[in-house]
Amino acid sequence: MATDDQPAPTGPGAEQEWLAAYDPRAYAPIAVTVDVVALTLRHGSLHVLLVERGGPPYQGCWALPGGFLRAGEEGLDEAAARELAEETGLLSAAEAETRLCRLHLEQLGTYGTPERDPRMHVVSVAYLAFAPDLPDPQAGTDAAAAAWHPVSDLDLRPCGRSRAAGAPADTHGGGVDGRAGTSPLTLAFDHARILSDGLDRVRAKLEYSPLATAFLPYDFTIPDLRAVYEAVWDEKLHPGNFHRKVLSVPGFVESTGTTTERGGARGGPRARTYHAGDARLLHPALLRPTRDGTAADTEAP
Amino acid sequence: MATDDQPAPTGPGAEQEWLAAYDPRAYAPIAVTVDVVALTLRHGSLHVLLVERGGPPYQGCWALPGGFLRAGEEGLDEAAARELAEETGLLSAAEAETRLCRLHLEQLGTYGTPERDPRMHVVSVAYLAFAPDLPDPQAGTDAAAAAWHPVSDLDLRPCGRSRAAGAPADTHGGGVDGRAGTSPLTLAFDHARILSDGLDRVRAKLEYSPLATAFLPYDFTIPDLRAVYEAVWDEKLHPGNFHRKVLSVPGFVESTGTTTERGGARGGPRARTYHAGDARLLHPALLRPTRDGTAADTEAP
DNA sequence: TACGTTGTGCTCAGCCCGAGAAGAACGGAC
DNA sequence: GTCCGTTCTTCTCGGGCTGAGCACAACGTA
Repeated sequence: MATDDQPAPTGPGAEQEWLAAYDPRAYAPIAVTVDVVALTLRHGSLHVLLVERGGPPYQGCWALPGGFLRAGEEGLDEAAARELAEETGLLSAAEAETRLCRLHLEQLGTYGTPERDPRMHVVSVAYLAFAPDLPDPQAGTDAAAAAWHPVSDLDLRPCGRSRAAGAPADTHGGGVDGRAGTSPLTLAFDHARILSDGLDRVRAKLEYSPLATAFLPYDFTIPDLRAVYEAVWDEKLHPGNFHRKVLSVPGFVESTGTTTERGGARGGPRARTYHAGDARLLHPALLRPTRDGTAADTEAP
Repeated sequence: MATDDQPAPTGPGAEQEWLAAYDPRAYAPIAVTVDVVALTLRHGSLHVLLVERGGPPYQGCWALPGGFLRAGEEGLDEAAARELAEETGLLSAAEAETRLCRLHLEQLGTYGTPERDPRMHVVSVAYLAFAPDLPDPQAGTDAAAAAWHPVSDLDLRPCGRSRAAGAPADTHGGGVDGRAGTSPLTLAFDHARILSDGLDRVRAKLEYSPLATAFLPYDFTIPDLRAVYEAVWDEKLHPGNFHRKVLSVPGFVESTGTTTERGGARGGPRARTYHAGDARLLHPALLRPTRDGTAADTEAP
């Protein structure tokens, strides 16, 4: 029990627990970190923020941004927001452009297998962030080498953990992305698993929450919104049906009364603009199509 | 970065982080615990497993079962299963009756506000468990006073955290339960919040997952299954429509070919028996009715 | 000016859902 | 044994939502 301290030790392990409650330094060599799966949309495809590791283990590999929880000073949510701001250099930009306030941040899950870090037992609380297209991470901050990577360039398979600092394996073909030749990047530690869980989460979340708007600037068009769904789900959607559905769900979007200044890049009329409504849940949900046949393995926390 | 160790400290806080990676005892007085929201169905209503606290703070209050993560020895999932087995005394029963293997255990969320435990910074990883009707917790194990409580008897409101060891507040009326006079129990720490999150989760989860079967024994009837939904959602369902829906979702239930020995307690024909199918997701989902009008505040991770 | 592209709205058929009812099987009271 | 209320199971019907296709107008580009 998180906090069960009997007056006196009564069972096996009780004494250790009792001590630990008052002097954990004598008992629990566990580190708590916060990692962030920050997603954004660039050029119509999903990107994730990664930082390059400067030292072993997994030297040269890319990893999710994150850092230690400052004991006694902050909660998990605050730590995640802080890490994200530090790594992306968004702190100053946010103040100027009020962009961070539009950023969606939610807890994804916690990973605590003893062997996930070869040095010690590290418990990582993972967060998931959705952001509109952000500027490239700025140098000069904590993040020496942070960059947005297309998720299709990454190797998200279970990831053999025996590899430590060697060159990334390059046996298998690339991802969905068309650029052949570039072998998929391998992520450090169990970060491929965390990212994979995050992708499952965002794919499921778009169905019943209006959070697709978190990937867009304040004003957007229905085709913009459709592009988010198509990128995240990796499926083409029917423009007419999507339009009808979005407008029929109460509180999803609100009309601004204006349209875009110009038509689409390849022609077409101007589109009406909207901003996010006040709904926190989509009713009825916007279900993704054609999930039949394939094995059902989507997540759904 | 869960594990970003630059070769040398380069930024503010980097030195501390670097040290912490190799000797956390000098830096991070954080304890990691695992708490479990274990739910079951008794007499047609939802019950949660609680243990009574024997010492301050919150002495005499009830709390979720849980305990410290054993550093280097176990992962989070293993710790949650171990705690549950210890507290409920189910370990031996499970070996004899293979009941634990039917228990569903999933991660719920992690709570790490610095002030959630007055003694020190405790990060708690909460788990959610669904079980068929289990025997009462056995004494003689770690759990001095563990018992199943109807969730309707508990006070799940935000919970003022200033109260430490005093008598539970009794100003407000009871829950849905009919037994008037019993003031709602207050839970220790932020456990009311955790339980509330767990209830939101299970209510949402029944919609798109077949996990309602985890509350039932191996063989069950459609009315049994309906009783689970009605207890968790606290709503009456249309028997005919529910029957049709359950049988129409592929992989939800599988017929055993037999029926119950007797009819219902108050008459009625024998019901056919089923066991859980192999689906892990319900397609299409079994949506709960009449969520219109009220503010949408259900959770949906 | 011509043409391809695209936003927006419409129609139509099919599926699913809520509501109601009917028939049959059963337990309990008399 | 008989009657009555209960409940499991199946069926029907009407409305709403969805997928698919199409139409029209507005727009950029050749």
